[in-house]
Amino acid sequence: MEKIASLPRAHAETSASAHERVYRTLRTRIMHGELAPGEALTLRGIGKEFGVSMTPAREAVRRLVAEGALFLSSSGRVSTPELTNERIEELAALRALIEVELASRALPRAHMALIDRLQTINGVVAEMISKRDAVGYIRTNLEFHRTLYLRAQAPAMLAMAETVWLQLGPTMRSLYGRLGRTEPPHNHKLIIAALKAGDEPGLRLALRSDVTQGLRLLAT
Amino acid sequence: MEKIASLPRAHAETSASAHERVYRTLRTRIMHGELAPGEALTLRGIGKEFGVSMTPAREAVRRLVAEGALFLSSSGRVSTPELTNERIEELAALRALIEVELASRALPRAHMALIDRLQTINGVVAEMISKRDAVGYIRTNLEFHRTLYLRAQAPAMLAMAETVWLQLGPTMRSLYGRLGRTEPPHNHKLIIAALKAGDEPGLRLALRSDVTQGLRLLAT
DNA sequence: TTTGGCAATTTGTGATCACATGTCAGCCTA
DNA sequence: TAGGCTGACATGTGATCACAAATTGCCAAA
Repeated sequence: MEKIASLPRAHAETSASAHERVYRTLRTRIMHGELAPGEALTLRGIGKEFGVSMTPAREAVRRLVAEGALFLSSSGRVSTPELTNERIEELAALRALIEVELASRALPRAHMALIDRLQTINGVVAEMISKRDAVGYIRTNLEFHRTLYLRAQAPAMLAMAETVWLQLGPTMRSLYGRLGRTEPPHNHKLIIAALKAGDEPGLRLALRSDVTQGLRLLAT
Repeated sequence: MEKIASLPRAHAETSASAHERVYRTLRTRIMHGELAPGEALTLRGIGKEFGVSMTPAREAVRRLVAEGALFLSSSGRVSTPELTNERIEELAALRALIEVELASRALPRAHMALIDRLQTINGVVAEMISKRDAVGYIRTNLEFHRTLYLRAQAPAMLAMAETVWLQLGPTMRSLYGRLGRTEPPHNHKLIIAALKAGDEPGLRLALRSDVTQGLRLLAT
């Protein structure tokens, strides 16, 4: 960690600043459920892993805390959040509200190419389920939703939805671990069918089910 | 800015860390419309104003950028965002979605004490309008909404709503400047009436109008 | 007068340091 | 042996510095 400094973003390796790189990586990990709820992180540890000093690590962590992806204890320690059932219910309700709206806005713009792509992704989702790959399942499932919502041309709403996903990330993992293992993505098929038929009420219903069903079955 | 250091949180003056203090202050300013859209900020300037170094200033700014309260240019300069009409429409739709839900959840818990409080706040809102005090109007208007939503016992949703307010802050100011000056808070009266009557559909409608009407009248 | 370019200044980024606090293990005492 | 205390270590916070890039201002040339 000496003062070599002036290596001019060698080879456009990552193209972004250090804290951006750290932030992106951690964000993806959290959103995809690669970190367990309550898992602790340290600034020096993050810095060491990414080969940067504490400064960019701190900035990345602060950003994630601001988005609700990480929990900051009163003594300043950071960890992934352990959500209460009430909070999970709230976040599920938020998902339903925002994503139903996004899907509704995407519907009139959904052409065949999009539906084909969704079907392809859905195949990968099914594959991940059969492989019991929790992280892969979460990732492709979110990709399915994001692909649909991108058509809504509503970046602020999409960002909001992603923030909710982020907050649910660590919980998702342990959730889909205890959930029914092999159910096929039935709701996804309903979503695709509603898109094909241009059936907005059906789309809203299918989406609400897809978003809500998994999260409600925790009961704990 | 010398190394005095060990003053032990003298007198519990602010009770919080430096970056927290900076963050809170800036956040309030932005949410209340005290900063114009496109207004530039510098880390050293912030640090100077609050008597801190660049480090806590940077953390506060990062946090606000993560929440969408500040815009970060490609060269790293920060300023308040200048929202496009499309984005304003999106944010208004998000307000409607989330706040209608919050109000709906608050309705069964809304007792007389709450309604009285809302009426008192609404009186202040009217006073702010008659005084042409834009910042005061925004502040008390948000206080009206927050007071209602707190009853919903849904902190994640409330946080989401506040994030939207934050993003709209700078725009609000210039918006309510060019808007009709002296209209009384008619929708607020409708909201209160619906709360008294326990009329959920009416509450949803009144709230949607209140949230949406101002934001739609921009047209640029 | 206008425009192009160069230099000074401003500004963000990241590293490092000093320090206070929090955490935890091990030891001493009752 | 159990419980509390102490010390070492880990960790977050904030200040300062060096540096690169962007911005600005200024002067000269057309």
